[in-house]
Amino acid sequence: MQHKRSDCLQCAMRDRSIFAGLNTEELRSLGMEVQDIACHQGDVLYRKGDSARHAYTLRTGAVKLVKSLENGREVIIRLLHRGDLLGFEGMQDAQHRHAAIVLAPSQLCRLDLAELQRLSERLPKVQEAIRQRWQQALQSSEDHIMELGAKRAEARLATFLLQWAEHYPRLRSLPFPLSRPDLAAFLGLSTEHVSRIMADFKRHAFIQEQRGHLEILAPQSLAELAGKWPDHKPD
Amino acid sequence: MQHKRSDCLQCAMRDRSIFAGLNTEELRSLGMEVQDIACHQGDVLYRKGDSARHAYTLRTGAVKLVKSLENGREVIIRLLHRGDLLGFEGMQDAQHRHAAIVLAPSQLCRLDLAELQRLSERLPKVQEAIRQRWQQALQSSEDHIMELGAKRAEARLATFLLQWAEHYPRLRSLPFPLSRPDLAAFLGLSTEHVSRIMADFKRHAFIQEQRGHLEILAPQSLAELAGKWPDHKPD
DNA sequence: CGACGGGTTGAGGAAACTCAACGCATGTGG
DNA sequence: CCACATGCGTTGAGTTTCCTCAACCCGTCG
Repeated sequence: MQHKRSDCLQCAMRDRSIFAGLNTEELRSLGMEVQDIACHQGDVLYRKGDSARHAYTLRTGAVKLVKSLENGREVIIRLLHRGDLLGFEGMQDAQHRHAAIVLAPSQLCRLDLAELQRLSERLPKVQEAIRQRWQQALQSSEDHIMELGAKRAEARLATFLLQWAEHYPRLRSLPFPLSRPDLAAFLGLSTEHVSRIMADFKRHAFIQEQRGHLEILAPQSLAELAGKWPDHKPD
Repeated sequence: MQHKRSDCLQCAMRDRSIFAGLNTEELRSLGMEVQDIACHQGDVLYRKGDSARHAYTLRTGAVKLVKSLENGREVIIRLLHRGDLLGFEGMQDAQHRHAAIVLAPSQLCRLDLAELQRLSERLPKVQEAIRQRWQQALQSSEDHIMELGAKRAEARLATFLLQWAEHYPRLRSLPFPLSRPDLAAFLGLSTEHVSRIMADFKRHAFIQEQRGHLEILAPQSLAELAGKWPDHKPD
């Protein structure tokens, strides 16, 4: 995990960050220290229970948020993509609620939570931006609850693959750094069951996999399995 | 559904509301129009897709947030208790994401979303309070994901009953307005399966039920089933 | 080389679902 | 008042879905 000072003014993500609402002048005057962090698969950004000092913005790559049950079973609560935030629960709780583990080579911005706290009290725009991100996270969590509560394994997996693909538009071959245990921990299934279904999808030529990359050959077939028909009009 | 003007200054919930940080002077100067609403079982506060005009604070009673899948299956995304907020997704989305249905006789405060929007831009304390509520909601959703993803039906139900009880401390006989279909829709199970397990709990004298009220006779037994107590091996 | 972790496959069993029937309240119209 | 429908809860039988346990393959790493 390497890190250096970062220059927010020139960041490619600037217009999608929590500082998006600020103009150059304001941004320069923040005096906010932002670290630029590069890390790779398996790196642990923080563990559950760690005292929360930093928050992060994921610029590229993928991160999983993991929680484990008393019985030892691990669950992936959320998967993070380009543009997502993590660690912001530290603004309220003293400790992190889950572990954050890097899935693929990633670049992140690391912010000091105490500084951010002070900043957000002064700047309603920042506060507002953070609130919107919380809302997005809640939305995605609620969607996940629907999946787990109402769909069977095949449909969950199909939905998931299609959603994963949405994060890489205009890419034929998608980065897919998730292991079978990861998929299982996210979808609430056993690794064997996930493996069987993935093998099934391949046999039906719905998908194709190779070395951490995934290609979706028959999106509409997956969509049928997922229980939603392609682009029917939204009411 | 009756409603009248409400006087926030004298509200019993004032110190737990999103206006908690404001002093009497500030609160009086808001000019915020707040409706006091009373409603009973089955009332629909709003439906999924309704354009979002109002947000609510639940003062007493219980409300369910429901989403339904294309296949017709309904899922209860969240259950709301005394002090919880609802409808605030309207601050970001133009339409409500789920339906809000009253489970038990309830009293709510209804706020105009546009007014609230303007207010929160002016008052960081309000913005901050709302952000904290989003965070709480996210936390509870993540806990729910854990339940659905990692626990068996018996354990889910046991955990749920114990959590429900926590919302009514120092009450022996708890208000319990949930039907079997409700429980099933919240826990991701079939109504029959829920019914069987509840009957089991009664046979083991873990719980007792009568006309919308529930008594938990053996919390520690339920806690063991819930998996909360370190690895007792089941016989 | 052997150990190891990830993926696959099979067999058997447990968990949960579906379908169906029935009891019991409540409500409605004749 | 009865006859009847309706909705919830319960229970049973049979089936599907999913899990567990185990074996095996394969690439990587020491």
